[in-house]
Amino acid sequence: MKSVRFSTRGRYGVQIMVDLARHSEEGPISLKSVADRQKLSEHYLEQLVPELRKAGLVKSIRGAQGGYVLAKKPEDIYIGDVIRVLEGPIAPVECNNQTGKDCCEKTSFCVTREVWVKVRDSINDLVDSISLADLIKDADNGEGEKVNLFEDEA
Amino acid sequence: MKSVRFSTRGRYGVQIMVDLARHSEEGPISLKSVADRQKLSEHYLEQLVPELRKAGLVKSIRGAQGGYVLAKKPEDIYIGDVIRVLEGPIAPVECNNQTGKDCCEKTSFCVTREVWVKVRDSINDLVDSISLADLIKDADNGEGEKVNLFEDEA
DNA sequence: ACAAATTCCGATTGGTTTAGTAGGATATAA
DNA sequence: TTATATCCTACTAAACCAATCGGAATTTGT
Repeated sequence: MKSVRFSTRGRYGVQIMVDLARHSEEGPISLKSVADRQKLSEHYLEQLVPELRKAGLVKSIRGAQGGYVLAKKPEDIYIGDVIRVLEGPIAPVECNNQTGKDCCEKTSFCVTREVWVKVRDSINDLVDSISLADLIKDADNGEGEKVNLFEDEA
Repeated sequence: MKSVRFSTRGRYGVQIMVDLARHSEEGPISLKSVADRQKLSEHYLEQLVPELRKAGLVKSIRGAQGGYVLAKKPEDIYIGDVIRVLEGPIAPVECNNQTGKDCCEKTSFCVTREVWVKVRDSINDLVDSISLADLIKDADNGEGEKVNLFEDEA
């Protein structure tokens, strides 16, 4: 049981974009080559990339020798956009009552709301501060300081 | 489609704890009264609270006129603990390969990892900085500045 | 003209997770 | 001894996830 997870959509999305950024000099990149390099299902990626295209993050070239290219420079693409396109808005909880009125009176639910708002803002601020260029640069330099994703292995 | 969500477990858990904190002078608080005030299923809460007890966050008093009380002062209970007890560790992604070795070589997956690590740390730092006492105090003061949880309503 | 490569699109599926519900056993105050 | 509680183990309906399947449309190279 892990909480506050990104689904594969957002994770793969960022992988795809980084892969495209790294091969951006080579003309259109086929999903097949991305899938091979990243060890992902090409068919599943086919489901994701069109959404990135509709959002204006990549461009597609159809037909043989076609593929995808970034629609903007890597330094102008922030992973927050990639994630939100594929995963929807980052919203750690929903309001009970969509109107927002008549909710949050007296009950301690109202009190807890501010927590979720802060979490949401904190995540959004973070992912909106990291561009594809930042990620590529880190990879070339540090060679990935092997940080540990798991709490229990600290 | 909303991403990076807390489940009801963590959300209700924080609600319960805040409710207990607010009524901490009244002796043991029955889950029934919490459920009534918070408009939640008592039976569902019954599933959550024992986990908080095992984690040492609340104490239970069985039998008639029994209920739950906080095990510590509200200023010593951080919502990060409540959330992690009920939702498990906050881990926005899993590693492909639990050992950590032989993963993250050359592929851009490695590069993206640092993103998830930062997200994880940022959330943990935040929830570990907010105590129950903080939440109650805010409720009494600001009366809840009506922040908006939804991105699209900004 | 044709074959291969490729994006594009919709439907289906198996598995997991979520958010409970059901039903009772145990403990205690009055 | 009854009403009020916690405690515990199953079960379940619905939603969601991560694909897979099958094929249509588009373009390049021969």
